[in-house]
Amino acid sequence: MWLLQSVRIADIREHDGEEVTIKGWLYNKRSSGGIHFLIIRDGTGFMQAVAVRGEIPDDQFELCNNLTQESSILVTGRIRADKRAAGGFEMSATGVELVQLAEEYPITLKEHGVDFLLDHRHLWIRNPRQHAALLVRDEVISAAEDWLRSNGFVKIDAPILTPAACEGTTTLFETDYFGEKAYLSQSGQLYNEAACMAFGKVYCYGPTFRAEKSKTRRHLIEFWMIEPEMAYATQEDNMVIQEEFLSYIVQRCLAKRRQELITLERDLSKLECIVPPFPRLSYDEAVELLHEEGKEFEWGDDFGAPDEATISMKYDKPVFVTGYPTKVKAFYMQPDPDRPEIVKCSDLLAPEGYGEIIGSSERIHDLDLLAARMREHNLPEEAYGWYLDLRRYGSVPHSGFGLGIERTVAWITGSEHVREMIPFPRLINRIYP
RNA sequence: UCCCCGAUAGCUCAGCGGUAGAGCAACCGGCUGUUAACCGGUGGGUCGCAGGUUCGAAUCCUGCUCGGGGAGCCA
Repeated sequence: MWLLQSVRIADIREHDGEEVTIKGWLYNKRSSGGIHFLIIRDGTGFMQAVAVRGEIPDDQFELCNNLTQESSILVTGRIRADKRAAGGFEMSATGVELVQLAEEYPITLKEHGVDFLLDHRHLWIRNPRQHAALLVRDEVISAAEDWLRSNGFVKIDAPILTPAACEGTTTLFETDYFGEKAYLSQSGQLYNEAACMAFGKVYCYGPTFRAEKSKTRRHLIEFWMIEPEMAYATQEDNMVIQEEFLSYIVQRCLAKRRQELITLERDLSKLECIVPPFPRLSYDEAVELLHEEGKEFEWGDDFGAPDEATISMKYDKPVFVTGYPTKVKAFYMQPDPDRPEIVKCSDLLAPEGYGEIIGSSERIHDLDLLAARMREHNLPEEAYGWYLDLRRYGSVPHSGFGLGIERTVAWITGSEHVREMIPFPRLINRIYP
């Protein structure tokens, strides 16, 4: 009975005046002869404990002299409000017990380079900023799942090992499956399409693997994606759902992880305004906008990252770009009946230049059209037999989208790089730790 | 794959043709309200690797390795 009796630093204001024990680690220490200021972290927050000579046993006061950064300790004392303390509360220590004296800790409170920090990612996640970002990540995930479940979506897990490419565009990780080739999942969407015909509204949440040699602040080799899929849903339904869904996630982070966002020095006003509806821009209008900005761009091409930044910087909210040219999008997207050269799809671009965080579309529900598209894309029909079956047995218009977790967290936290938005990033040239 | 930039103490960096430096960390000492605390002292180096130019190379040149930023691809 160690864990269940503990008091969490996150809850200390509820224990004002009480004597409690905090189980944690020494984050930093400042000493001044007869007084030690111990900054303790316990995973839920940070707190200063003040140890004064004469107020704790002499041997324990001496112990404080020798405590090293990240040593694990139990600190007992009375909680009291003090306006000099960072969180408004601190502890007058009456006892300090050492669990383990830490060896010289590699990560100091000063600056470090990215390479060094990534080599020590297993320790770096203790750092207040990294810790805060990962707590926001946790909130994004739980808010997303809460919203979906309370809106009638059923969680269906899609397989990670798959027999064929999903979209047929990006490079996949290949592995051996008892003598046959298998690939790590690039999207759960196709399986979601089957599931939504069984359950109506579904979603999957899981890792996604892209073997592209991407080397930018927006790319991870392994990242997490939440993908809802809805039967009897048009692309218009799809976008309304996305507005509600994403706004809920942002507002929940503001409500439940405000302190972490403040730690990350996020401008909260940029998040407070994220409420439905979001602005919409057709692909045609976006091209026009780029021309007005003096950019060279030809209708029919896909937007590059700088183009997306130019478009999104025009708005305070995420912006939908709708109706992309058919030839730059995936084979399964439903063509616009009035303009077959474009498809019923949208990308959602986050503000402040964070780029695409959602890709979405209405899917082709007609058997002959889908089969024709697959032939055009040279996709092996035998591997997709089950997918075509969905268009044979009660096919209906259906739509869905995929939200990239780490890019969303990077935007919400105002962070530079997605590699710090996942506990253990997989990057090109990096699979340790 | 392509284009830029970088590699010097455990960490972050300065030094850019003439004896290898600073701050932090570590260790020793001081300080009863510190906020990346402060003050004094001590130890700490195959200047990424290989070759070349030079009387002399951390410094200039070439190649390689590793890393960072960006493009493409995408969430």
